[in-house]
Amino acid sequence: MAGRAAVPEVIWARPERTGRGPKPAYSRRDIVDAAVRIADADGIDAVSMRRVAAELGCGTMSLYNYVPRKEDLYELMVDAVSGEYELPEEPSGDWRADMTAIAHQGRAIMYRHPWLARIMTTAYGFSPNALRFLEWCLGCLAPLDVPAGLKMQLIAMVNGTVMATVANEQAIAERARGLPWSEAEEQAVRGAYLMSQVAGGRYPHLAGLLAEAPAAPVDADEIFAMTIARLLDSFDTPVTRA
Amino acid sequence: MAGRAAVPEVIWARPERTGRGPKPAYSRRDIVDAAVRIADADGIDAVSMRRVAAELGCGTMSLYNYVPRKEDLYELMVDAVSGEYELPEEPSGDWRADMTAIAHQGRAIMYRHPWLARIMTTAYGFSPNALRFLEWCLGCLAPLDVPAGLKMQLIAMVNGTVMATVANEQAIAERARGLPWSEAEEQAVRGAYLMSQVAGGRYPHLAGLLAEAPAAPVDADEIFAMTIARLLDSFDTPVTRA
DNA sequence: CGTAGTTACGTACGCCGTACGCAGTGCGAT
DNA sequence: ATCGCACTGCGTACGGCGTACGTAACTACG
Repeated sequence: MAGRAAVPEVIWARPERTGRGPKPAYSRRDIVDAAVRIADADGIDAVSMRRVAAELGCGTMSLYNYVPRKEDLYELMVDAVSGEYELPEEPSGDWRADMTAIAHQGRAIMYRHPWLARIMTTAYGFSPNALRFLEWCLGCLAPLDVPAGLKMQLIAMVNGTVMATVANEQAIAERARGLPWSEAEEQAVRGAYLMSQVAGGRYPHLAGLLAEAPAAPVDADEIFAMTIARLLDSFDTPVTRA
Repeated sequence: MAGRAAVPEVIWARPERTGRGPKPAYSRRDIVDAAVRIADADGIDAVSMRRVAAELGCGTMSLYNYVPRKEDLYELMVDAVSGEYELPEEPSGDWRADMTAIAHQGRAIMYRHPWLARIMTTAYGFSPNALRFLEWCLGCLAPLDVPAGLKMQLIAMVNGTVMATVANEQAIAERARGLPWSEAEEQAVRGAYLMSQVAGGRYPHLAGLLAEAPAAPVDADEIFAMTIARLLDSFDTPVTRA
């Protein structure tokens, strides 16, 4: 029988080898790296079992000896790039600075792998690198004297914000992939529709905003830094109203 | 020829009828409603052109007379449920209260349609109901004396936070759909792996947190309310550090 | 040394989105 | 009044997908 029975299990608990049988031609890591390479180059939708197998030069079904289901491949991919976080030996003692650095690193990783933000929500679990990351964050927050639950909220919020921000920025670019026309055309058409609607007069506030906006060109980096700063602020001070 | 040529265009700008030819048996709305019905019942992945057509009792390709591409169907679905926001005639004058209400409404909608949070990032544009929503938010924020760009940030952050929160809550449930085993088994297996890892002693902070956590059972509603309150706070006060 | 468990992988099934073509319909122009 | 054409409905088909299953080769363990 090929592979193993489809039983409830986590990919991380499944041993890669059991010792018996011929030496595997590849490692789980080889397959994940190939998948990441494809996703980086052609988007996450280009990652199919057939395509990954082709990239490695093996038969499609051979992959199922290493990865039980495609969804597990996604989880492995997320874990792999989560390993790109560079976490120092010890937290600095300034939790605000540490968390800010983490947020910026996370954003950088998501720019390096434009598919990450989109699949993180669905393919995220307690993978080894996720645990390593979580442990690090908790270490950074040790000096902060709040309930443990609140620390988890903080971490989740910072991560979620990074993800939402980047996902939003990348939405149009990712959507344009595989469309029968170019990203520029897509953006032009959408912009034109927006203008036509606003010109209709039914959206006075929005019109006012658009009239004012061009004066202040957006700096994505600065906005991001500010957003994270605000977020951390909100955990630094007591809530005014519940 | 069936349908129209695949040219760059926004679904919202495409007229539903042109007058010539036989009366259509359905409306665009009929199709979107069927799709929403299917997604509510069986998840977004169950929404296929064939399935929607079957739900309506027509041929698959007939749908392409109403919707040029499947991705447009997603956009129509997001717009349709965005219409569920109940926006009063006039803002109350208290922008904090108004935005809080909006956030809670958004969360309720995402619970009603558990597929929404997942596809919102990819299938969100300036749809009619999105414009209506945005205009309303800007109206609520009129009393707030900050640059227009910051108001947009605030709206984006509130929306993004609602989305990220709900998406995170629903991740396991949505992931379990279509798996060869049950959601409970999935959660049990993942929990067991987490425990085994933490028991290994490599994650002291995490272990400490898990030891403390059961004492304080989480109240999702309360946490959400607090998160939004914190977020709004952060826009109410100047940033301490940039 | 047999044999059980593994690896590699070809074939096949049932899905998917959608291009294309044809028949029938009814409005607009003549 | 009638002709033409834009439109509707929809069957067929193509190229993709994930993956169940079967077969053959191989190797570590009892």
